[in-house]
Amino acid sequence: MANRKKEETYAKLWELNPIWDVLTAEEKLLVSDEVQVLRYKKNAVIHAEGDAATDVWTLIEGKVRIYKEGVGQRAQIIRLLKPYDFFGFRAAIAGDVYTSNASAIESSVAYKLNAKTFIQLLHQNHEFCFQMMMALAKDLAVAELQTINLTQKHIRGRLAESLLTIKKNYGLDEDGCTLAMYMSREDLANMSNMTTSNAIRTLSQFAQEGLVSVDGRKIKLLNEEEIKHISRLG
Amino acid sequence: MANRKKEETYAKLWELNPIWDVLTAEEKLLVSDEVQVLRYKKNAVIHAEGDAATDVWTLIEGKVRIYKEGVGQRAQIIRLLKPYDFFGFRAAIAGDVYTSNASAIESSVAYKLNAKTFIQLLHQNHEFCFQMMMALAKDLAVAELQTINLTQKHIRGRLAESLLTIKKNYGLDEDGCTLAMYMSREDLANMSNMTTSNAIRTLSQFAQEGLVSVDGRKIKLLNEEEIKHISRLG
DNA sequence: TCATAAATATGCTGAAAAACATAAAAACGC
DNA sequence: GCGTTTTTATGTTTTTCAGCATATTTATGA
Repeated sequence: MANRKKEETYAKLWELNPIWDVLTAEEKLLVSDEVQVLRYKKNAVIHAEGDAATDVWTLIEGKVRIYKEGVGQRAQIIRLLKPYDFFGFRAAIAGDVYTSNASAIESSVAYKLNAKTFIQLLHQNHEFCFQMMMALAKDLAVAELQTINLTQKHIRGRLAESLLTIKKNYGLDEDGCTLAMYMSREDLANMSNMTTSNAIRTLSQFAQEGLVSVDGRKIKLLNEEEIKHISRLG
Repeated sequence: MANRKKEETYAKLWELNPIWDVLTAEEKLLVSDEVQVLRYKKNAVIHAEGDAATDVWTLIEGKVRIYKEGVGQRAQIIRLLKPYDFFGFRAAIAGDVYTSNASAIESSVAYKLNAKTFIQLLHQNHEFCFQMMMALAKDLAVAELQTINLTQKHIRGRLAESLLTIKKNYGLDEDGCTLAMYMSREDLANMSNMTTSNAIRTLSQFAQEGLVSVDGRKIKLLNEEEIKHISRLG
């Protein structure tokens, strides 16, 4: 408790993500009462595949990866989260265990709400339920598209796709071309369904071709049109 | 109209799929009034990727494939439908275009309901909305698992997986081992993310190894334990 | 019923990507 | 500041699978 900021020092949930704003004053009070602020160190696991879904989270600070482990512990990153993203709700809604892992890419802070309260809100607030349904419908489209991207595109196409996804999700630094997310080659590989060696090799190739420039983990997009082209072509 | 059975000759929607049973008497009347019975010939397209989502369907008779087309028109089957399955709702809910194609594997019959009415029902019936949200949450877990299966497993693992999926979805014939779905090698390939040649070849190998026996499109599972093992191992 | 098309079967070749190996550079802990 | 670990880089080998070619069998339609 000592080195945890109290909830009051962060904005309220409904100020961070509009999905919570459909709650009534009374429901917001309940959430305020129940929600906890948690801090996660770099690489700390927030929830693990197979655990009963007891909580849902909203990321406040930091970056989080959602990933599944498949054949031989090989990880596949499903989604990257940025502040105010909401996660863990799929399992809570389905009354399932978590079917993916969440871990902090960098040291992060999140609101944690217990799943029971979340489900109660879904039951009693129609608009909240409707919003959540829409969010799932959109996530499903993304997941299905992801399957095609990862299975049908070649290595270069998959890496190009990942670079564009990172840009879309986290944006660029002030210089207007450096990805505002410094990710390890291993994470890049786990996003793009390839080995770490191949992520390193292919990124080097992109750099040699002048598509990007690389300085450690800082990646500048130099020729976005061509990167898009490689991503489309597969 | 002449060779279309009228709706009355089929069971009501809520008798076919419990998801519709949460509707009020009045809402059921509305649905009865709006719903249309449509017949689709083998390989007829029911909805296509990119079309505005104007309708949702419930399959009454037959079998339907849901698939996406990726790089170079290569098809990936996302889901196989059996009677009473509900489809097209993801796009309707997200207010999106359809992000996949639906076509009849064999000649099929379906109830079609316009998306406007469907959305109206979601807005006015909280329980219906809740059910739909749960359905989406479950579909999302399946889609994410599918990504891992298709990207990380080798050809044999993917084909084994598909055989088990078909069994789970359509069951077995009276003999207790023949898959109750006679699918072309091409469809099998499009399910399993491989070329038709490789689906044919790999299925032949399975037959040589005594895992299955093949008679045209009839596939008998002879050693399900080993098939499961191959599917798990990748 | 026969001609034609479609589906299945099988072999061969080459491209793509994983696996493995090794080294250099960077980050980290003490 | 220095040793240790982790990450990045790059070369080599091997495996997997797509692509192509060619029969053969099975379905389809006039």
